[in-house]
Amino acid sequence: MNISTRDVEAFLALAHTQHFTRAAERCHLSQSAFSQKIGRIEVSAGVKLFERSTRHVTLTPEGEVFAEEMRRIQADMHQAFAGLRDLAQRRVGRVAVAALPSVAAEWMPQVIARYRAANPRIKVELFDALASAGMSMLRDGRVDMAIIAGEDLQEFDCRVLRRERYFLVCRDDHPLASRQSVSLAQAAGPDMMHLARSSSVRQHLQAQPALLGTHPEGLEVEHLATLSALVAQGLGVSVVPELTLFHFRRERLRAVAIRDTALRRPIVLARRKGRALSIAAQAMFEEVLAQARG
Amino acid sequence: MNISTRDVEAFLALAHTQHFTRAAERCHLSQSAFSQKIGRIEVSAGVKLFERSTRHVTLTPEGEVFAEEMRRIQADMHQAFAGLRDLAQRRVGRVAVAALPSVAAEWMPQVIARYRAANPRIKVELFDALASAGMSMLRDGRVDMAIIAGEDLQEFDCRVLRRERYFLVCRDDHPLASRQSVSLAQAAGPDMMHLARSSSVRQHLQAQPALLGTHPEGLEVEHLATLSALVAQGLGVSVVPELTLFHFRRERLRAVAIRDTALRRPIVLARRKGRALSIAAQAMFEEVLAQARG
DNA sequence: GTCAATTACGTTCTCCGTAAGGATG
DNA sequence: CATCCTTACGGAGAACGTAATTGAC
Repeated sequence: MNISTRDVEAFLALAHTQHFTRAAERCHLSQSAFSQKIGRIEVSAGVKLFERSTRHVTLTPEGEVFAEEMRRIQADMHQAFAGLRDLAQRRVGRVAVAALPSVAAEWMPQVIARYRAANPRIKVELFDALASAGMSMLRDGRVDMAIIAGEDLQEFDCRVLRRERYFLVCRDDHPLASRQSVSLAQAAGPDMMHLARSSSVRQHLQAQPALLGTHPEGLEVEHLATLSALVAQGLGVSVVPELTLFHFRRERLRAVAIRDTALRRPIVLARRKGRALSIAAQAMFEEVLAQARG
Repeated sequence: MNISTRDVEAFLALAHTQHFTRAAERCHLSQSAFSQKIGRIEVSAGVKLFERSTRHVTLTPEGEVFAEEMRRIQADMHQAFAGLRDLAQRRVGRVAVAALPSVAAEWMPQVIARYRAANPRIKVELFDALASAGMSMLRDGRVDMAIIAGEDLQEFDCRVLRRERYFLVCRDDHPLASRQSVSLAQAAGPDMMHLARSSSVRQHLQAQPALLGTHPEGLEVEHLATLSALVAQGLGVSVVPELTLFHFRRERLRAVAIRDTALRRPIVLARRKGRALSIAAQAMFEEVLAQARG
């Protein structure tokens, strides 16, 4: 028992026209080939589907019920293929991205604007999530890709987008405020404030030799906006990655580059290993890479 | 764009096993032929459906949505063919018959008993309907066949089952009661009672020369049971076809054959012209013919 | 006698299998 | 280097077209 979409079309054409010759034309077949095709279909079905004299062609009762089913199946087939074409041509679809809050704020607006201009019908979902949450969403397939911090992620397919420098942020009356750059050792001091231990920035910094043993009990907050306000108040200084500097653009605050070349924070674009991106996601992937390059 | 049921099976096998070699075995194909088949399907679809290295095979996101649809379609296909087989083997189905009340009472019980013994799963519907109602049901397709009285029905495909004799029914004290047979002219008399004008029996009789002009205003009832009671009461006689005699099997009643050979009532089995019977109906058709012969 | 479906037969093309090639872990 | 998918190529069978045949009105 084998039957093709063209067989179904032939069957339905004959059911509709009730005329071999005209149905054959509609299928771009010789009338003889068409007749044979119908014969094969009937053998396949095991039942006579048409009652025919040389004058009249009619569906048998069994043919009628079969025709009903075939109409449904043909419609489903068309829909399946049309859906596939739409996906392929990015006429429909969905793409979900998780990005660090800083990336979500700094890069993604432009990325999404360009993407939507090129693919207006594709639904874009953006989640601003810290590295661990982003990785978990990626693992679960809730997002197609994640932009996170961290390097050695064997779990995923990763492309490094950038290795960010860190900056000392302080008030303009701080001794280091007008320097072009400072070393991490210079920046380290009793007034150093940190983000919460759970943040990837904190964990990255904590691993640095220059900061080991320095005031583990300083002020410790969760949000960069809070940190920014504390610094502005003169309660201390902090060290943050470049992408988060927009939080610190306020009066009397200064950002001074940390010059230690070893201290770089890798921003990576991660995707699931061994899983292909959807066509919609692939386009988004390229767009993110372009943003990182430009 | 052409795709066969075997293609669908191949695609789903690969989607399931994620392994060309094993999926090929499952489809009884060489692994090479299988690979080509998948390739053709992908060309047909216009999208890569599988992500494959030599080590791993995975559905692409587009392949996943396609697989969903194909699973549904495959199930529908199987159901369609299974349903067809069931119909062909008379494992399911329905047949509807309209029959004159006399036929419904005299023949159909046996016919249906035999039919159900042979085709226990097929639903049988029997309508006891006068000729005109039966014809109308047949025209509308509400029944597959109708057993009616009347001969020249060009509208339908007809087989004459029997040409019934008529009988004079009277009480045992009637002058003709003990005759072997009588002519219609002899039977015609002032005590003749008739069925309602709408009945086919009445119309048939009314056309007979021997009865023309005889007492058009006699007693006139609708049901044979009533007529039987009137005759038994000695209120008159009547002329009825053989198949209805069971109504007159009561004490003091006699039935005498009308000998006029021209006066015969054809009982015909009618089906719609140019329309095939369902397989279930065909079997019923044969059964009715057998009953009429036996 | 004409129109229409089926059958006959030669051709074409698709599909399959064997075998070689190439990539991955 | 072993596994496994892909490509190459030749053959078998299915599908198609032309033409003759059969059947219905």
